[in-house]
Amino acid sequence: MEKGLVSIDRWNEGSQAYFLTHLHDDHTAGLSAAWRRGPLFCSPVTASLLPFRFRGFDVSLIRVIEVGATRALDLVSPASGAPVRVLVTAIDAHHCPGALMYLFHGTFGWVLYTGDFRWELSSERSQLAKRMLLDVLQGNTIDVLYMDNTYCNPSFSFPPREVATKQVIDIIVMHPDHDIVIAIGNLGKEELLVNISKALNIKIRVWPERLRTMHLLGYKDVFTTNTSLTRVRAIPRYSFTFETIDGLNQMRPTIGIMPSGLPWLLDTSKNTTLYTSLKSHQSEASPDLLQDMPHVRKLKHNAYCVPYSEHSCFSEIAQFIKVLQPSNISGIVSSTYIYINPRYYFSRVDRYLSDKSCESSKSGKSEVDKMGSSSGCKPSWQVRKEWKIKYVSLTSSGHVRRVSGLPRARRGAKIEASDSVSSS
DNA sequence: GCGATCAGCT
DNA sequence: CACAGCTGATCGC
Repeated sequence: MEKGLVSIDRWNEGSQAYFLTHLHDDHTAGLSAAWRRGPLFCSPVTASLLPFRFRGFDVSLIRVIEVGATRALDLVSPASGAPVRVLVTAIDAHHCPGALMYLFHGTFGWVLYTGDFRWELSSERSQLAKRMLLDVLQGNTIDVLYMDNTYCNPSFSFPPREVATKQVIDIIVMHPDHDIVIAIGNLGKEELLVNISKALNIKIRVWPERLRTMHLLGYKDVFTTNTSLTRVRAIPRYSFTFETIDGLNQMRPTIGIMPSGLPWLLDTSKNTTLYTSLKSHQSEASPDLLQDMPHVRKLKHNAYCVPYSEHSCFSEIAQFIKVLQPSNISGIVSSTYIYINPRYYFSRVDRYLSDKSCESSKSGKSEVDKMGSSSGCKPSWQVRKEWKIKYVSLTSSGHVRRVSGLPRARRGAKIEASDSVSSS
């Protein structure tokens, strides 16, 4: 797609139409109440939250697009001045509330930008979204897939949210005399809390700002700020530390639950914060009550990490790729130090669909060399902050544009835009 | 003094 | 280290 036509989750450069996938902070950098570069497309839910997040935002800029709807954009080629028609269809991403994927179609071909997404294999909602996507494609091939590659590594394996929800409920039930604190962010994990509320017939306590978000999302009787109504409380993730949980335990017996696809562990050096070990994030054998809860980690005597993720795990990503068979793939998340070029796995994605995991990639050294890693299917755990290019705009060549503005020479090899996109 | 951006941290 | 996001420093206006 030609540059200067549309931007997705990018707000600092000139385009004729802007698309917001969802309202997490790392997708809204550059958006503010003062922003008014052009029309902003988003889901109805995102539209209802946007003026709350950015108070004073010019709502006349908002263009609501419903899941399954297709919009025609009549744009103008910045290069030639010729009219350009772009069709865009919104697809349910089932990430946080209001999260969308955008499928673009025009003379440039078909481009799918997933944003962050979780499509569980068994989920009805995902099946519906998949059918919608395939219906619109009508057998056409996606030319470029910009994809949420957060957990794009075979070592990331966790169950559907339904299972993780049951695990959280079980932990709560097994501690009938404890207060429970669950770490959440400003948006996301609502379904988890609602299902806890339903299963245990209790309200969930949240902080005041979060209650307003819940009301905007349409939850009426589930949440409260009243301290005396419930023993289950959601707290901001940044305040979920062992220090906090220990402090709460000075008052009342309290269990902390961290719902996350990341493998959190105790930071033994500080003893106050959580720590994630990326070298050993297979679930360790856990005593007693965790016997039937694969992937649940006991962080400390009074805290658990439950694998509730709003990003697809690797097998789900692999399935996604297998269904779509795109010509080119580009990861949209590269700020994670576990980033690996999606092409490495997706070019041989079939072998991962049978859950053979790491074994199969030990076969050829040449594959290892191609990948630029020294350890087979293991991720290359390099820390390269300058690889932050999560937000892209689509250009004529389909290349990923960098945000950071670092010299080309400093780019990480694995995220080289042309490397990801132009070959297949 | 303000917003935008970034470093540092969780 | 960071799914996402807070705090505080710094820069430009």
